[in-house]
Amino acid sequence: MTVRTRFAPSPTGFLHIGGLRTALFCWLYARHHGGQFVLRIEDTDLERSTPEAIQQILDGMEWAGLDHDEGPFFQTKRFDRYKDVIEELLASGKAYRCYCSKQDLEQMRAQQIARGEKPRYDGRWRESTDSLPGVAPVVRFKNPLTGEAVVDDVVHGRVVFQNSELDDLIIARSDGTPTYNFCVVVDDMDMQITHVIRGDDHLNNTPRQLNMLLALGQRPPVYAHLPMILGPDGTKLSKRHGAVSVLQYRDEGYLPEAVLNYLVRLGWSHGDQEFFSIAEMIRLFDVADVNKSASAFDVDKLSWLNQQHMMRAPAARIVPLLRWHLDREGIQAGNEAQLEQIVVAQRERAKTVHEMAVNSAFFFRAPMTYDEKAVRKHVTADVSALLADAANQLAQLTDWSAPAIHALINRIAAANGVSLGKLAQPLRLAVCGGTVSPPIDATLAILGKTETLYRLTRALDIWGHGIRSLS
RNA sequence: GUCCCCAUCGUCUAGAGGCCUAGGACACAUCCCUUUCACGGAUGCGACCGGGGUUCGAAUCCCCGUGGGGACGCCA
Repeated sequence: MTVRTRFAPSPTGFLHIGGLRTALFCWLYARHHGGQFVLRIEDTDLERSTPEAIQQILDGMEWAGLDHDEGPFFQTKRFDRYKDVIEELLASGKAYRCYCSKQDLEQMRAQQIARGEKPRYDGRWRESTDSLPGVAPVVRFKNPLTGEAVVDDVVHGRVVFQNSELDDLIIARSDGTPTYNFCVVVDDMDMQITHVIRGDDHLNNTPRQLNMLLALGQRPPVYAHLPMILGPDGTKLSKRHGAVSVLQYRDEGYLPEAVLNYLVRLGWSHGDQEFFSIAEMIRLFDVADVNKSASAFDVDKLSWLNQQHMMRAPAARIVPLLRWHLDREGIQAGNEAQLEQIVVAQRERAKTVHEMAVNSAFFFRAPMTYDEKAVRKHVTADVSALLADAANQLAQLTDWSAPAIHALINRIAAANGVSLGKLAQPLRLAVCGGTVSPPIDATLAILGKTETLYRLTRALDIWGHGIRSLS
């Protein structure tokens, strides 16, 4: 039997990091076993589901590269099917109509809580064949009253629930629409899902689903309930910390493979290995190796991994991303070859592509201002003379390459009896406006001869007015 | 409240009864490399939630606490 997994988000909000991790594990498991990965949109909540959220989820999945083999299926398009199954259960006496009003139920709950009991439906219509005229009933599943529901979970092991703890859940609302727990059962059955991999907040739903599946004469799938991902402070992921759309990570300059690498290590490991390519994840991942405890989201580690992936990826992989981020900074980027040089020069000093873009802006526009503190520190009268000399000699250089520039700068520094740093820092300041850039030879090489000389001249001119003499 | 789940450095984790003086990674600190910032390298800081058992021996197995999380909707 081929493995079939599914990711079934509800489009009531954006796809966040927790959802993406669930999707990743489902996807990895299917890919590892050469099975199918099904995408299903659980949109039975007509009130809260939105087309925007659906689009966000699809975009997020595409960005992450978690491609599905079937779907997306929409539950709202399967209402006829659910209706048929409900009729079937009603006809066979495995479900019944309940005419309680919402007020009745609220009252029931309030009383139970007051008595210190677990709030649950008391089954008052379970054996009744009566009806209440003028009242639209809900349909409830007739859960077994005794015995136990046993979930054999791949990550948690054997989890036992007493049927007496469960109540008769509503499977069809009074308006006739089916509810989540029921739709999941029918869908997983119809779509022949072999492995249900989902967050462990669903572990408590599983015995109910199991009982319905059994009532429908089905063999249950394999269950794997993944530990939750918590916010950085160890509490539930919420909008205040960390629960942002995965697309925000794209906008902040994270690579999808780095995000996936970070997520795969939350609740799963392979010895001491930290860096995983997508291919390695597929080869090595097994849901049976997932651990049980929740983990907190740590941006620092994500950033570190992102840099690792940027450094190891072919430069050409990063170029279009850098171009995109530069564009967002209002910078029309140069040609492919130049961008590739920039990526190579900058990737070990940026955690994200966005940071790389910001750090690289000076390549495309001459500095508007110069770091004042740095000017005070590095630019003196004799440094100006040194720079002027350097500008002259650079102007003579015919081979405008990093090695040639490197050799020339070394010669100039030596000839003037100063360390390389004494020359490199003011040079850097003149062309970048600040004291941070890739090595000066590479920086000048990428910048080009014309632009370098222009910036040098301009800086000398500007600085010439406010420079204090040493003596 | 009831039910279910979970528990190793600040964080992610290794650990399947002796290999543990508890290993790695992020972060942090110091040093080295160095033309800046980084990258890289080295060192350091730093944890088995508590209490009982079981065992010759427990981070690992069992029980009880404690703490955290989840569920208890005509939400998913």
